Amino acid sequence: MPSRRKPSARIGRRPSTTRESLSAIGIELFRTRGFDETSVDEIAEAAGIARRTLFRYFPSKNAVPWGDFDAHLAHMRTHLAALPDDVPLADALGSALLDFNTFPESESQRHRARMELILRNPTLQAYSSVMYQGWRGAIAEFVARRTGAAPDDHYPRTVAYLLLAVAVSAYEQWLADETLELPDLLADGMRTLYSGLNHSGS
Amino acid sequence: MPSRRKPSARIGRRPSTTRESLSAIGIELFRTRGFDETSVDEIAEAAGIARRTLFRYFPSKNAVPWGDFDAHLAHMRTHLAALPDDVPLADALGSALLDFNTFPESESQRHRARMELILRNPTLQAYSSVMYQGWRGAIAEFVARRTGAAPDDHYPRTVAYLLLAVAVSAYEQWLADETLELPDLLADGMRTLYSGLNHSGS
DNA sequence: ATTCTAATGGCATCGAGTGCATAATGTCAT
DNA sequence: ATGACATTATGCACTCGATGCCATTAGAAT
Repeated sequence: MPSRRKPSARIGRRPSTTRESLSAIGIELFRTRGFDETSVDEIAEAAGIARRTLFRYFPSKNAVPWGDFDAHLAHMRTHLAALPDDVPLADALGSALLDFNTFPESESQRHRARMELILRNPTLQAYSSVMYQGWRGAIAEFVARRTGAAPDDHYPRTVAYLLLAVAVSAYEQWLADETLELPDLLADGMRTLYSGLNHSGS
Repeated sequence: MPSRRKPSARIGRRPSTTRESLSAIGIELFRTRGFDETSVDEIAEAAGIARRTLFRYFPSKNAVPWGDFDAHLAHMRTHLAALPDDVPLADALGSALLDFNTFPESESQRHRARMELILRNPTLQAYSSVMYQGWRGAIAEFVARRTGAAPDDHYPRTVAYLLLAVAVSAYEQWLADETLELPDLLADGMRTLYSGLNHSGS
């Protein structure tokens, strides 16, 4: 049994950097000079790559702060799929929400900077809806599986939108008040959603 | 008491067109040729004005399909302010939602075309969040008044996001299935929101 | 007619995004 | 090593949205 050195995982020139690395560089520039005031050329120069190459890592300047969002999303899908069927829907969604938005302490600073950009800059705020689409899709699919509906039926779609509302609202509050903890805010929003509108907010 | 003929409502050159008129022209072009395939120059030419002038009526190409959204928003604010205090919060919000999204039969066609553009084209879908912001602000302010909170507190903000979620979700369903009525879908979403997550969809 | 005001229009410029051709860098078989 | 092949990086030209600046035009008031 000769030639089985390794599945030859790699062939061709290797990427010179990663999305996450570029994202970190971009976030830092945006944070200091401002998003609109930072050109793509500057990011590319700071990263030591060509402008054209940056556009191979990201479809747009707007996508830079998001880093490798797809990877995060895949993780959430896995998390949801691994949940036992006897976990109530609302609890399952709550746990996914918490899991998706929990980060190691080491990335705390960057995550805050990232979300500050995404949620406060109008251009990035706009672009965020594009990213949220995939997120909502994952939620809707899960709800659909649980309720025996199709992912594009009204109920799963609505739940996905509602859950996103809880998430974004929690993030805005989190950014507005440094003393608050994101998990608490998420749980708070879930409670509002869970129990309907007819009660006074916590 | 001489000179009081009228508050001299108008002085200087008059606008040569209106946002709504331009919006209609734009929507028609977008609908037939596609949004990305239609340039600002083409819209301006079709409207008989200069490209530069179009950018005086709208801050961006993306804003064209929205027409005079601010006027609609002002109307909703008035509607909310006129509601008696003894109307329960959830009912008040439901009525605002219906009122805001009810259009005369004559505009039905254009409204559908408009929403089809806004909700299906990625660029416009992104831009929509910018427009939604004002809408959420109006809702949050109302909820804040009712609950004695500040408009930027967690609860009013979350409710605004949740209500927006209901609206957008209803619109998506409305576009996906021609046989469904928007008011029904909105009411349906309100029910989901009102009663929380723990029930099977309608 | 003159003046004042607000809207229109032309022009130059900047920056994001894209298609295309070419160079650079890595693996593999011989 | 060397040539074939695969994959990424890069340079260049071009389109188009957006904006600042300034001149021009249309109407109102005197």
